[in-house]
Amino acid sequence: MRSRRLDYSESTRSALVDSAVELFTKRGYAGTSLDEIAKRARVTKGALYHHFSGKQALFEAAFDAVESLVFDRLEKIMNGPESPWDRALSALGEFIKSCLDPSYQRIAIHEAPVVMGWERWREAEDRCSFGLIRSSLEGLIEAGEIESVPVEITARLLFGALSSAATEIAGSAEPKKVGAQVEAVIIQLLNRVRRSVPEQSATA
Amino acid sequence: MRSRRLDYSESTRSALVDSAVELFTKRGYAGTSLDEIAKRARVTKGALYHHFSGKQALFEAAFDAVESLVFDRLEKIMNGPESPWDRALSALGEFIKSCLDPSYQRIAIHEAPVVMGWERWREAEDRCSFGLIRSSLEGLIEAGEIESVPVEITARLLFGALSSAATEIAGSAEPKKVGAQVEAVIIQLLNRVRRSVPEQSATA
DNA sequence: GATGTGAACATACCACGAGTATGGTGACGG
DNA sequence: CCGTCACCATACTCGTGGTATGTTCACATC
Repeated sequence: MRSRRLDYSESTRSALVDSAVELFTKRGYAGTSLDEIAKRARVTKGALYHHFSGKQALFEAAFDAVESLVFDRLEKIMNGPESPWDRALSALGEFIKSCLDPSYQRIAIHEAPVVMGWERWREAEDRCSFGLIRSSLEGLIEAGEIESVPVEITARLLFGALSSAATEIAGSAEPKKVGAQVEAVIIQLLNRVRRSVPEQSATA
Repeated sequence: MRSRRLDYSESTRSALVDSAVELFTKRGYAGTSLDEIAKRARVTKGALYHHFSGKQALFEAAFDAVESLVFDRLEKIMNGPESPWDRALSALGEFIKSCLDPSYQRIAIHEAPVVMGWERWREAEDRCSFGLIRSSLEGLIEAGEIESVPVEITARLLFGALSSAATEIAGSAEPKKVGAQVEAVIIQLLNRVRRSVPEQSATA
């Protein structure tokens, strides 16, 4: 029998995380005070410091929250029934779509490396979005779809390109249009490096 | 006749900028106090606030300093005597080399978008490094070296890829080795999209 | 050459926010 | 019924960005 009290505790914790995600997205890490976050969650700083060791820890919780949303969707595609090639294209489209989310943009892509420190951010990304990009690339090479390339470096370049594109997409006046352009350029590029099958359009 | 007083003033100003670059590089924007910066420049906060309107303004001055160093070197190459193709390769190598500088890394690439705000950072980059990448790409297309692609998007992707690679390079245990790998992958990719000249090695 | 003026700083202070120390309250186990 | 601990509130400290004011000295002007 789960205690009622634990429910309450969990509830306030998630309320704090939600509040943090919202305010960090709007005003950034430095521009948001803990009092604001606590107030929005209808508690005080005491509750906040009971659940989290400090501002950084709360940020990391917010980071995990937005990151896991994207990760779950991508993982579902990567474990799906499609071929490696189609999987990669589907995942690409999904990732670009995820990048339209302002919270993912600002928290996970832009501020996280600065706030958490690059090392921690890299570790986290290795287990999440970046890890999927790399494994996707490995899958393509194993399946013989593309020629062998240095996986780690290429995946890093791809991730950087997509992250940067994400900012461009979200910052533009017509996000969907720019998103489609980015997708087109990447697909064109992928087709270029595809083995022995020069012409093939996207299926996603 | 230039006043001696003006010399002194300029000297303290540049001392403040140098101090800021050094400390921002080591401890980041949030991790360094203005008193520290002033102390390192052997002045007080009063002098700092006389020359700069605040912490952000000082950061932007530091940003301009590190950015201009890279920009000058790249611009020299782009105005050089080489062919568009070789110019692009030379500039690529030079940019990767620039990314090995910790100050350029942390200040210009990582913290600037967060501290200055993405809009201002984008404007600045449009006039500097990113602008050169774009014009370089335009040059390649005009010269017929590569097929026509959406310049703005492609340049943004390339810039993001290189920026991300920059972090990877600087963060690795063997920066020069990783740098060479990155260069190789990019060159391989460029050769792939090169028109009608499938095999051509780098000259830089 | 006395003097007013403003640039170039230093000093003292304020406001705000992260972190801490401590107090209170109710659920649960014994 | 009572101690205890999770859960949270309140009150405080302290570092730091920013401001307000004081001080000095070069330079222009008469």
